[in-house]
Amino acid sequence: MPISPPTAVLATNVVVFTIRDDLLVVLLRSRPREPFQGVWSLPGGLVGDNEGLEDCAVRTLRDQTGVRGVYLEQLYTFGRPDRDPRGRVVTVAHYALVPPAQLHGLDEDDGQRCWQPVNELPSLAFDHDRIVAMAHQRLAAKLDYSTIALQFMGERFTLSELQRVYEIILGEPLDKRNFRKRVGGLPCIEQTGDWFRAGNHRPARLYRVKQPGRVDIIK
Amino acid sequence: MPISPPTAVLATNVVVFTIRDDLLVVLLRSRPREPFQGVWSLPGGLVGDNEGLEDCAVRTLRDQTGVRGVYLEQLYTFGRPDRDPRGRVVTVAHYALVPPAQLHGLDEDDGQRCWQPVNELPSLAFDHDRIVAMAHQRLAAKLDYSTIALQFMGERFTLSELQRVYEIILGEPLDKRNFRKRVGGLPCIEQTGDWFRAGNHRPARLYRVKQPGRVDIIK
DNA sequence: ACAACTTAGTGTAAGACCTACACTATGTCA
DNA sequence: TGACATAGTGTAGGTCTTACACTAAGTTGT
Repeated sequence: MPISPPTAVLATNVVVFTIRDDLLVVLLRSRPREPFQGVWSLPGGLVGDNEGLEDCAVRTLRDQTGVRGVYLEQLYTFGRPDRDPRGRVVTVAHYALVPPAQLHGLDEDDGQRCWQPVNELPSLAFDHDRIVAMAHQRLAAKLDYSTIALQFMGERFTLSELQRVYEIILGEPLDKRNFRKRVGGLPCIEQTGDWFRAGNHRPARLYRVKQPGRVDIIK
Repeated sequence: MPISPPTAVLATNVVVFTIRDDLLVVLLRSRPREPFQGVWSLPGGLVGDNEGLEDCAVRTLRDQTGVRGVYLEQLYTFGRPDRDPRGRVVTVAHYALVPPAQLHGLDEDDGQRCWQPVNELPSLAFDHDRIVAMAHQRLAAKLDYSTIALQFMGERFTLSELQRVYEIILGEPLDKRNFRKRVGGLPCIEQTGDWFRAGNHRPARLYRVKQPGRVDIIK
């Protein structure tokens, strides 16, 4: 190992999105130790000696919050020399999407963990507010040209539920018929044949994603 | 500085694109020292203790190749633990675009430096072939929804020259009239009023980019 | 039973946009 | 002045996007 150059502390962070109470929310954790004890920040941590970047993001997310098995991709790497007052820390930011239905109990806030609406975040540690903003922007952009929104859906879902997800992320209402023309014809989803019954109204067709892990580029 | 965790060697690399002989070419440098002496790789180097990531990319590009003042953006961070046999090196990859006209003498190949067509690269060090492939893909995608191609143009250019750039990057011919309808109407370029004369044929109108550094998202 | 309520689900017409396609214009050079 | 080479231009057909309002099928309360 002939290299002995300047080294940096390398971390990953994850912006975990889900939908709660008709809002796009982000998972925050309260930092357990000084300095910054009690300050809200994104889940994340240091990359292990023999660990891949995405592996680290997945691991810290699981260990710190219990969230696992979700869609996750790299976002951007933040490395301003002064971004952490303790020293040089470069973080490889990721974002992840969790279907609300898949949060078995993890949707409860407690002292360690909370979900905050993306548009009303508390003050966050370091440059984590910029990371969230970039993740939200990327997510909204991807709605237009990919099937990424399906990553928020449970195993079976209605088109109205899916439309609601689009509207919440984009922050604007969409036309129902036009939405159904676009999305109802996607080859990556199919009708289950079953119906969703709730409330005093007509039941809705249930759909399913054919290959749940997959995100396609469309157009 | 209470942190004393595992650290990584942090580097940046840059995929520098330009157009030469009607081909999209990438700047390679020959590694000067063992191990890998004489092996081709992307320009790049270690991030200084108090240096930003983009600053490092700009600096190493300038020092190793003389290229400066170009459009540059972050691409992706590559961090597989085994990507460098010497030890853990994480690289923040960038890509840059240089107008051919702006390469004053830098377009000459020599022992240290050469420009290779993106589709006929020699064997490269580490995972640099994957980095080039991702950069090319990103560049091609951005042609569709941004004005990034203008970063290849000199101060003044003709629409035929610009069309050629699109065709070379995309690898397919485009319709002249449709191209001019799309791009001739962009608000970010304007006619200079002058004409480009060359060869035994009709002169072409010269255009100029209004705000040269800027890349707009269109559509 | 039926009336009130709630959400699901559907079609169409106008305009914008995209695509394919071929000829004239204007210069240079022999 | 004729041959040559590239610049520059319009249109018609099809596709896609947008705006827009009513009927369908359940539940609940009387």
